[in-house]
Amino acid sequence: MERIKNIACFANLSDEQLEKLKKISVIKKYNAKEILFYEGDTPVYLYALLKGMLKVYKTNFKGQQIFLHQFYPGGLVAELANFENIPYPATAEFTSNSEVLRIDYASLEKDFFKNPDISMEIIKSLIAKHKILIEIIQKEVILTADAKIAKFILENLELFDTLKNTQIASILNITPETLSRTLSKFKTASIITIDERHHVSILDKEKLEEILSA
Amino acid sequence: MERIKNIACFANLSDEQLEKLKKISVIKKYNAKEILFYEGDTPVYLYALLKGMLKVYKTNFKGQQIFLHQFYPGGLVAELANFENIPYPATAEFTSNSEVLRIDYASLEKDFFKNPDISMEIIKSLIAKHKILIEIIQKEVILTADAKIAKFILENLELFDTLKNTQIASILNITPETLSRTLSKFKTASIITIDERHHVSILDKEKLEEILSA
DNA sequence: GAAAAACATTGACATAAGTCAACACTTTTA
DNA sequence: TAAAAGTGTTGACTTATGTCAATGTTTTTC
Repeated sequence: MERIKNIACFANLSDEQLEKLKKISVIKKYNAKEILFYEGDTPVYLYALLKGMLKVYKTNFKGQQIFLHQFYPGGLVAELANFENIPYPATAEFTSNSEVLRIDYASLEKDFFKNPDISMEIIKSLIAKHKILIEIIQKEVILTADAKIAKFILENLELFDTLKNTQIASILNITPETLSRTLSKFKTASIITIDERHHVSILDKEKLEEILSA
Repeated sequence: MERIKNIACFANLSDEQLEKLKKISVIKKYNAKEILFYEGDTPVYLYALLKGMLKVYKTNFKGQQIFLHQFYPGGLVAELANFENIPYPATAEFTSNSEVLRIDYASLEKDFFKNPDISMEIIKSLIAKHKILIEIIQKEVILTADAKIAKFILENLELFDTLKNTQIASILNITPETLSRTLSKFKTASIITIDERHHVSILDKEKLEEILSA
């Protein structure tokens, strides 16, 4: 299982430690749209995403999904809930066919947490999550829809080539209508162009940055 | 410095370790409305709040404060920024006359982080922050103004005795007008009563819980 | 204890974003 | 390749909350 080494959290483990880890973990495969865990579930395992994509979302009072985060391979999923023995605070759903390393949390805690390297890695991982959460707050609470879209164009331009507008809208927690209207506005203001293949090009980067901060 | 022992993070230190800590830290006093650090500042110290209150907020595109968190005595402030050597992601302002323990972060890292107890405490503190952030997301993204207020009444009833409506509104990131209107609505619906001393009593707890989740 | 400042309440209005519906255009499925 | 499903766009409307202004009340300050 060379692939375990590619997980940031376990990159620095000795071969011996990797062997131990192997014994308490198993690789599981999931298809797109399958659920890894629901909000409210009690955590038993720690998951590391090896392949595919996993989105995490909460559900609001109207039953709508509020997108929180997308995990890519290498990500360590939801260690907060594990640590605290509290239910998962959100739902995790695969958005493509994926593989996860499922680790027995109790054994991990027993065997590894005394290791200062591991606890340092866990601190780092928590900090990374922390950053994600602060970004979510930034995105959801501080930014207007126009600013969210400007930010997305500046930071994830290439995703327009692969994602549909509905998917982008759901990542930004806005409606497809709002996204469509704002993109049209940006087009008529000559800030961007969009070709037939849904590829977006930036014409006026400064104006985008201005929208983001103004 | 008996008071250092009362900080959750340092509660389990030996006397010897406490001595060491004393050497790299100093107590500072601040008045209400003074700023501990601004969003964007580079962190040099780690702060532990000994006395008073400290609010943390971000500023949005219109220059308005978005309240994030209030620290009470015992809280360890902003360790994320310290760890990552990134600028503070928010501004911290004292809301009453306060005292903080200012710890030299570089020395702390050198002397204490090898100690597994300390790193476990830091993990715990990070997890606590994590929870706060998730709650902020819950509060800001998922809840309506009515639900925020219902939640606040259910969870912080006694704060109505001491805080003005403007302060409560700022904690909830709503305008005083909205708070006033919603409280009137709750009163006419016989869900709560408010006496001359601004003391709130709950008449219909179930209805409040319904507003929170519906 | 009078004047100034801060706070609370209410009404009228503004605004950003969501909702709903219609319709055209694509992609998937059979 | 036809039918069905999904996606994008646009217009009209709704809604929650904020903004501004007026007025009264409470608190602070000198």
